[in-house]
Amino acid sequence: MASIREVAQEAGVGVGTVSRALNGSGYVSSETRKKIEKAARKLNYTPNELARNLYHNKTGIVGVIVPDLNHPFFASLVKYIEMELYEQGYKTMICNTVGISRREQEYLDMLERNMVDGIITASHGLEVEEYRKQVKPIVSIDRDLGPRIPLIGCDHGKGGELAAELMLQAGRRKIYLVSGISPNVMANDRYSTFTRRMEAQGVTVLNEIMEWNMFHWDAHYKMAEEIFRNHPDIDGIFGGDLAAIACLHMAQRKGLRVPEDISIIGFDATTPSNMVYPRLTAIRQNVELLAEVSVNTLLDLVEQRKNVPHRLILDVEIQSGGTVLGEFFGKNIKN
Amino acid sequence: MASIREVAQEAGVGVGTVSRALNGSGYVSSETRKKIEKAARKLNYTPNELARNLYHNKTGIVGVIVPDLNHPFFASLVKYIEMELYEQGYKTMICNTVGISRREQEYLDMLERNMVDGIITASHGLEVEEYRKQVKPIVSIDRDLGPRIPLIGCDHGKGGELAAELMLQAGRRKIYLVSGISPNVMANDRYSTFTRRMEAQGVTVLNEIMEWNMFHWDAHYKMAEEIFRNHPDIDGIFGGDLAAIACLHMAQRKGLRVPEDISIIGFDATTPSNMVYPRLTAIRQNVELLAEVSVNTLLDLVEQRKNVPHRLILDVEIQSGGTVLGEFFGKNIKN
DNA sequence: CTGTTAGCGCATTCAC
DNA sequence: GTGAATGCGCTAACAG
Repeated sequence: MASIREVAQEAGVGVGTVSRALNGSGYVSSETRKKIEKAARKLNYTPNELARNLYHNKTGIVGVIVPDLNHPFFASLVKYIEMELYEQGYKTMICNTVGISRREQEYLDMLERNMVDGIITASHGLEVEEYRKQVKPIVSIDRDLGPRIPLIGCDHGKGGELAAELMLQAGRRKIYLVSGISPNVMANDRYSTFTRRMEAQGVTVLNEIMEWNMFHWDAHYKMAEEIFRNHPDIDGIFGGDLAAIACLHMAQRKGLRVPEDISIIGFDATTPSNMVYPRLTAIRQNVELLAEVSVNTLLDLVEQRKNVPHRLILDVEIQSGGTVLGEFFGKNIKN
Repeated sequence: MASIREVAQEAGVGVGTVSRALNGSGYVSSETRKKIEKAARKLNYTPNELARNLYHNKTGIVGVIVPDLNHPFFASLVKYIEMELYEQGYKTMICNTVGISRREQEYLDMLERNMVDGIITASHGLEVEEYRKQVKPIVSIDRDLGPRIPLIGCDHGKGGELAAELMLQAGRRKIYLVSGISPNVMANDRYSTFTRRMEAQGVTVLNEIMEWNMFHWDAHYKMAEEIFRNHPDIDGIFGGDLAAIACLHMAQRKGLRVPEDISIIGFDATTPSNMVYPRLTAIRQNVELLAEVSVNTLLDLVEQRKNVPHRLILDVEIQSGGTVLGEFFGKNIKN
């Protein structure tokens, strides 16, 4: 509550000197410094960051836009983003779009209003155009927003191939593929590579397209119910973790044995994929690295440290689980 | 980038008039208003929120402190808090303490620096004293921080009793209770009521105390391993969702049948409790309501709308699942 | 080394 | 109705 002026008065010096003393900028004799520190302590002085922000035209806040914090992938992504930002002296402001693109837009507007210094977006609702209009720092995860906005993502294409290899190894012949639909999104790559590889071997691949902003567990559960009702003869399923887990649950409920009767592979290898029994075999994204790279790319932009590449692709790997027979690369099944 | 002064110049009026016109405060003739709006559009004017913040000494940001965003309970809590804050025109800043109380302290300091208008804390690391020192609005979830800080939480005591009833109904005689340890925390109530009720019926209750800031899945998994190694004869388990799910997984891995051989009850009824098979029987907190009440209580304080009660306890209910035989209140087992 | 001054961009008096 | 002046609290440039 006490201002710098009051401290100056109390210490019998000018405000400039107080500012220098407390910020360690510029020369201040150790004697007056002592006086100032004492006065500051006495008045319980805390600098008002709002005034600093105005002067520097910077808040030290980064906005993070995700579709749904309750989805385990985004929860852990935001967690690691926050941790990395904190390390670098920034704070994290979050936005759940929950499928409402107006909310995405509003947070984007905060860039112009100088409320945030930059934005990391992992949401796919708003028109690409709206993002392209912005001139301030933005980094995108998994969706191409044009040449001016750096894109970070994992190698979904390779992920799809790895999943296909697992399915072939297990001898599966009729697969259900649960995919999302959203243009310019890297996740599409995994479905196309998977399908191509499987069909090249004469395997049937049926496709369920879920609405792109559908992240509720219930929606996945209902979808799983439908799949098993309409296609009781499938012997393999590939989809995002939640879709895979919902199918695993449903398969068990129908009395099917996993992995003997049906193979299930997820994508992301989120925490819940380790909770189910048997543990879900899945393609793992390195979320921690993804967060770290996204933050550093954004801060390179914000602080104009250096030029950044437009596209950064991270590697994926197999999370060995118990939902596919005869694991890849000679790894054992682990429950 | 354009300031209010430039707009005033462009429109040939004073800055005060521009401010009034654009904010709808005070009288402005519709004629000059038109001129101003045109000038603003031409210059693509956006008000700089930093200047506004300084003037009003308010940011419209609320800090939310949680132990671990990757824990499904806190992920959904933060999700709903953010949604409610958004409805009321506020933004959400998050802090993962990940067990480090220094981080909790630093976010608390942002209150004094005016970076946030208030704080909702659901983390239990930092000393209560540090919170009591604060004079600005704070609301606490599940932990008593003294008479000046409103406390919101669910009825853990009733939750413990409901769990005990379920266990007794299932005829269990040797229970393992997984509890946390942290003083002043409401969650302790559920363990004491549960134990009291069970022991009154002559049931043995063994107790595993996990470190209070331990929220990793791996820690729960290892704990489950140990429980089954050291106490292969137990026939019931009660603990937080993650502990319960880890035990369910481990029981299945050991070849036990759930719920025939052992009953498992969780607390919170988070999303993963619906993913496992069979679905976890659990005591459900109404997270959405918890978030709503916390936000409204905090904003009552921030905006000095009205006085708030010091203690608000929300009801709990049973999530019917498939991990306890002979469900309560005649509800059927649902997988 | 230190005090004074001039903004940062906006919102609100108060004269006109 | 409207413009000019004042201040929110701080930092940085400048003169001393």
